[in-house]
Amino acid sequence: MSNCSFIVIIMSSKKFSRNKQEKIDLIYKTFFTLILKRGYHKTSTNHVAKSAKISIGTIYKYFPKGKEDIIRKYFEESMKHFFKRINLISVNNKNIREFLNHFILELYKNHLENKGYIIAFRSAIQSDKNLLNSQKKEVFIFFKNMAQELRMTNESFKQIPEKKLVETFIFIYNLINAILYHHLSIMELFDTDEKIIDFLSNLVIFSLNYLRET
Amino acid sequence: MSNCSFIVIIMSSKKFSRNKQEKIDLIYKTFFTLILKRGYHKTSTNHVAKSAKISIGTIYKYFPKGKEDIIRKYFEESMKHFFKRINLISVNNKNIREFLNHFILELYKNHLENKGYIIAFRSAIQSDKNLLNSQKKEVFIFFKNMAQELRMTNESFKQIPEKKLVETFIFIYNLINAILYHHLSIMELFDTDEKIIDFLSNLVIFSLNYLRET
Amino acid sequence: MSNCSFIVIIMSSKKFSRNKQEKIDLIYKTFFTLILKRGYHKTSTNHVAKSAKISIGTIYKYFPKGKEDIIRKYFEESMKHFFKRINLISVNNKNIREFLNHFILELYKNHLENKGYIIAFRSAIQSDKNLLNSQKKEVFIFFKNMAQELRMTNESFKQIPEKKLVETFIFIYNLINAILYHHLSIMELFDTDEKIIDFLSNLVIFSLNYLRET
Amino acid sequence: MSNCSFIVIIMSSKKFSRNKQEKIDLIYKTFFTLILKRGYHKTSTNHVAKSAKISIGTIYKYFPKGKEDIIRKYFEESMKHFFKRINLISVNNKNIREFLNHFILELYKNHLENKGYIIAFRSAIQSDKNLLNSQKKEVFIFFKNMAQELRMTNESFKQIPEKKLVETFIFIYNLINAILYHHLSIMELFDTDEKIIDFLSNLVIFSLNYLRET
DNA sequence: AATGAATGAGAATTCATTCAT
DNA sequence: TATGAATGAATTCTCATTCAT
Repeated sequence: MSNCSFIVIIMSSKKFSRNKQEKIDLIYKTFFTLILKRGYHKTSTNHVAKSAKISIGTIYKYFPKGKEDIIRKYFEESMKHFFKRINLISVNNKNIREFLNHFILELYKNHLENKGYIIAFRSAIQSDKNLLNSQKKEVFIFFKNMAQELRMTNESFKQIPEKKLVETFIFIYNLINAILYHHLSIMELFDTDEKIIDFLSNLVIFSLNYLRET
Repeated sequence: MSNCSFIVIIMSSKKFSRNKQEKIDLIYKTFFTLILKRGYHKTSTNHVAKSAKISIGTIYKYFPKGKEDIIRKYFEESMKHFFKRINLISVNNKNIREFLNHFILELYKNHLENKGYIIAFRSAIQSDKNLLNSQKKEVFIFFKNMAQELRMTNESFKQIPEKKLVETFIFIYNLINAILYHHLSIMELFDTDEKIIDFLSNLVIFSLNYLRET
Repeated sequence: MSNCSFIVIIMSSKKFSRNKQEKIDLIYKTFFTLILKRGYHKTSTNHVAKSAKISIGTIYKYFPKGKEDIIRKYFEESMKHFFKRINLISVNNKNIREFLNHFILELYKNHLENKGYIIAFRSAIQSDKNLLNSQKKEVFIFFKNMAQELRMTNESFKQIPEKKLVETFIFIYNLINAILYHHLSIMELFDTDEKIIDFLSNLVIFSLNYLRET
Repeated sequence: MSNCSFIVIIMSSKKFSRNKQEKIDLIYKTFFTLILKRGYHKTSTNHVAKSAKISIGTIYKYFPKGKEDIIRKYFEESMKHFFKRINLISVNNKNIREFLNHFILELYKNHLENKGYIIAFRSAIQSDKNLLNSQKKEVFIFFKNMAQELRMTNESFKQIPEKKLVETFIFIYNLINAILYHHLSIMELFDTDEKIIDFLSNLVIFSLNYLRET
C-alpha cells in the first residue's frame, strides 16, 4: 500500500478528477432528495442545479439527456454497488435461512437509502421502457452468476438446477421489492423495521415452499 | 330539418345528463389509455382533449383542476364501484377462504381494468399527499363497515375483535395491491392469471396465520 | 356581389377565423422583418413573439416546429402566390421577349418584398435539406404546367420540346435568382431597379441563345 | 526516454510556431467541414473543439471572439492567397479572353475548396455587417492594384480608364460569385465543371459588351 | 500554452389554464 | 354549455465564453 501513496498523489493532481465525481454525486443526491420532496415530474433539472448550487450546464455535461440520464447512470452504479454487497454475504453464509435474512436486510437498507431514486426509476420507466429491460437484464445476469457461485461452493444449493435457482432468486427479489416499495412509499404494513423484515423473511420461506410444491 | 327540431329539443333535455356522464367517462377512458401508452407526466390535458375529440374547455368544465381532478374524481367513483362489488361478495359468502378468493379476484380484475388509473394515482400522490390520505380514509371506512357487517352476519368473524379485523383487512388489501402492481406494471411474477391468483390466495392464508401468531 | 354580403357576415362570425389568418400573417411579417435586422440565427421564436406582441404559445400553435415551420409554410404559400402572378402573365403575352420582361419583373418584386424570407430560406436549407428538395419539386411542377400551357396556346413555344422548355425555364429561373439575391443581399450590381432588370433581361436572351447553340 | 528529452526540447523550440499554424489550420478545416455537414448555426465552437480533438480553450486562444473571429481571420488569409494566385495569372497573360478564363477557373477552384467557408461567411454577414464592408474594401483595393498593374503592362487595358476598369472587375467578380454560389450550394445549373466554366466565360464576355454599350 | 470543467444567458418547446365567442 | 384560440410560466437543452489548473 505504501508503494502506492505516490501514485495516489499523482492521480489526485489530475485536473478536476476529484471535483468531477463530487459533482456527479452532488447531482445524484440533490436530484433524489428533491424527488422525495416534490415528486419526479415536479423536479426539474434547473431545480436540481439551483438547489445543488451548480450550473445547469454542469448537469448536462455529465448527463447529456438530463433527468433520464441521471436515473440511468445511477441505476448502473447502484446495481453494481448493491450486487457487490450481496455477493459478500453469499460467500460467507452456508445456511440458506441466514443468507435470506441478510439478503432481505440488504434490500431493505437499499430501499431506505435510495427511496428517491426508486421513485424516480418507477416514474422514468413509464416513458422509457428500455430502462426496465436494462434492469431485468442486469438482475438476470447477477442472479445467474450468484446461482453458479452458490452451486459450486454450497451443498444445499447444488441439488437445485441452475435455471430453477435463477428463476427463484428473481422471483424472490421481485416479491420483496414489491412489498418493500409499498411499505416505504405507499402505506406502512408494519410499524418497525424488525417486523417488516421478519415478515418478509417468513414470506420468502413460505414462497419457496409454495414454488417447490407447484 | 324543421321537422326534427322539436324532437331534438325534447331529446336533448333528456339526453343532457347522459351526455355529461358520457363525456366524463370518455375523458377518464382517454386519459388512462394515454397514460398507459406515454406515462403520466407525458400525458397532458391538451393531449386528452385532442385524442378524445372534445375541447380542452370541456375537460376544465368537469375537472377544474385538470389532471389532478380527473384522478381524484375517478378515485372517488372507482372506490365506490369497487367496494360495491366486494360487498356483494361478502354478504353471500360464509366461508372465509371462499370470500378471500373472491376478494383477490375482484382486486385482480380491478387492477387489470384500471392499470392506467393506478399508474396515474401513484404518480399523483408524489406531489399530492392528500390524495394518499383520502384513499387511506376511504379504505379504512370501507373495511370498518365491512368488518361490522361480517361480524354481525358471520359466526367465523364474530370471534375476532373489530379493530383487529379492520387492521387485518387493510393489511391484506395493501399486500395484495403491492404484489399485483408489481406483477402487472413492473415485472410478471407468474405467467398466467390463475397462477398469480392462486399464489396470492395462499399468500394471504399464510399472512393471516403469521399475523395471528405475532 | 350584393348577394354574397350576408354570407360574408356569417363567415366572419366564425370564431377566431379572421384573427387566425391575421396572427399567421403577423408572425410571418415579424419573423422576416427581424431576420432582415438581426439575421436568421439571431432571431428566436421568443423574439418574434415579443416583437409581434403575441404569446410564444400562439407561434407554436400555428407552427409546431418553430422557425423551420414558419419558413416551410411561408414557402408553400409564397410559391402559390408567386406562380399565380406569373401565370396571369403567361396567358396574356404572346411575345417571348415581353413575357420574359414580365417574368423578371415579377421575380424582382418578389425578391424585394420577401428579402427576409429569402435569407431565412437560405439559412434553413443548410440544416434541412428536404426544404431545398421541396422547392425543387415545386419549381419543376410549376414550370412543367407552364410549359404545357404555353405550348398549347402559343405558336412560338410549340416548336420547342416540352422537356427542353421546362429545363430552360428552370435554368433561367435559377440564374435570375442567383443574381438577384447577390444584388439585393450581398452587393449591388447596379444602382437602379431599371438597370438591373434591363441587364437581367439581356442576360436571359444571351443565355437562351447560348443554350440553343450548345 | 532520457536520451530523447534533449531532442524533444530542441524540436519543440523550432516546432513551436509550426504547431501554432497547424492548430489554426486544423481549426479552419474542422470548422468549415462541420458547416458543410450541419450548417453554420448548428456548428458550435465546442463541436469544433471535440471534432478537431483540441480543447475549446485553444480555439479561444487563437480566436478570442469564437466563430466570428475564425471567419474574419480566414477571410483575411484567404483573400491574400486568392489574390496572390490571381496576380500570378494577370502578369503572365496578355490576352483578355485568356486572362478571363484563368480568372474564372481560379474563382471556381476557390469556391470548390472553400464551400464551407463561403456558407459561413454568408451566414456571418447577416449579423456582422462590418464583415461585408471589410470584404468590399479588400476587393476594391485588390482590383485597384490589379487595374493599375494591368494598365501599366498591357496595351489592351491601357485604353480603359482606371475607375471604369476597377468597377468592371468588381462587377464581373460579383457576377461570377453570384452564379457559382447558386450553382454549388443551391442548385446545379450545369452537370459538368467544363460546362459551367464555359458558360461563365461567355457570360462575362456578354456582360463586358453590355457594360461597354450602356 | 493548453486543457476542459464550469458557467449562465438564452433558445426551443410544452402544457396547465383562461377567456372570448 | 361547448369550443378552441390564446396565454406565459416553466421546462429542457445549447452554446459562447471564462478561468482554474
